[in-house]
Amino acid sequence: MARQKEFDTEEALQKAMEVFWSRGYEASSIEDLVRHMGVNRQSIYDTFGDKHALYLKALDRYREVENRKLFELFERGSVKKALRQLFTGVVEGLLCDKERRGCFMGNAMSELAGRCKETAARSCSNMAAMEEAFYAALMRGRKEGELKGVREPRAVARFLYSSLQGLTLMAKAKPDRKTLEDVVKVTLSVLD
Amino acid sequence: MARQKEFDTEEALQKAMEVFWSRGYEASSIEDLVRHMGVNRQSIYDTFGDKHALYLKALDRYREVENRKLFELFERGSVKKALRQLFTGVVEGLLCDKERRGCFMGNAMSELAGRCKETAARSCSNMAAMEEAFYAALMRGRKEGELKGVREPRAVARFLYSSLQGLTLMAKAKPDRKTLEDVVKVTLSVLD
DNA sequence: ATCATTCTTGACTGGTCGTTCCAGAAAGAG
DNA sequence: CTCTTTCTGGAACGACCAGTCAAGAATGAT
Repeated sequence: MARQKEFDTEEALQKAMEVFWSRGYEASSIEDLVRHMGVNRQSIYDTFGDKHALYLKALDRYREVENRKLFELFERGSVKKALRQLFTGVVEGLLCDKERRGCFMGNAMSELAGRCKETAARSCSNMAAMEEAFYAALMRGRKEGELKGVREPRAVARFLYSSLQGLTLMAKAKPDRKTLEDVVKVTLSVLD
Repeated sequence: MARQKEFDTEEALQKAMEVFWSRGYEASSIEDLVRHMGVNRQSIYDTFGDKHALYLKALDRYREVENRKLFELFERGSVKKALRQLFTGVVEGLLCDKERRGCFMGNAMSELAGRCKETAARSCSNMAAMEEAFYAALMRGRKEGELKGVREPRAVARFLYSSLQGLTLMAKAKPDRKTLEDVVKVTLSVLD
């Protein structure tokens, strides 16, 4: 055996994610990462591999955390209420974020999914997972009689994902409460 | 007077737009631009200014062209039909594009709007223009009795913009016809 | 034909990029 | 303690970045 790492791997990955989330992949330099992670260059390379590998690991971490939150939200109670909570929560988050970072996964899709297959695969899997969470929630809502108006749950699940991404993107240009709430209002009206 | 330019300014700007659209701002190098525009480095700097200025000019060009198309689409005829045509046209476009470039304005919003105020301003103005086109169309549809179900045209106009962006982003990760058509189906159902 | 102006070309700038190397510090195993 | 392995930190790598320079080619005006 030998010396232990002086930094916490998970914490460092979290910090790396913050950098990539704020600036995107291309605009984040190793120097930025070294500074913000508080970890030396060599240690980053030894622990996470190169910049691209680190980015993918950060993306994986984001995916796990966000997916878990989403599944927990739909575990019990009113589906309609949970969906409203999700969308209003997202709106609040977007309005609070002075850096206008948006959604890390959405940013990754926009910047890299078209020309990096690893990023595309992760985006795809994230999308599928979220669609499935929505779909399961909608099916439960239908079974419990709360969402009798939803005729095509699969299509609605996909629609909800797209709406979430559209909402997030809009907030980058103009994080205006009334505008975002308008979008949410109409989006959720498809559940009636 | 003196020598004339050997290249066409508009053509060159179009080519520059293609580069930025494919790769984004950060990942596009001047070398890429020189190669693809077919114009020498110095001529680019003399004609368009630096990389950032060229990017903004390309964005302006995209904005003008796209906005004009949108307004023309809604000039006459059934509003509902025009909206369906718009969304199905977008889906076809996304499915055709092997490079998965998405929407240049959406890409700009995602990559830069959060940290570049010139890009944010252009995104904002583009969003406002499209919202207005939708709003005007919806109002006409209501007046002509075609869209009696639309109670809040302002909110729906904003919703339509967000949906278009969400749809486009989804296609970056998974350009699958059934998925995109599902999203369009539910989106347009709010007009009923 | 000469001049003035502008465009073109390719070499060149200083700076930053991602990545690697190396010497030394730290710490568990024997 | 000593040995061995791993981590640390700073210097260094070549490549590429955005942007500039200077010299020559082209062209309209006189």
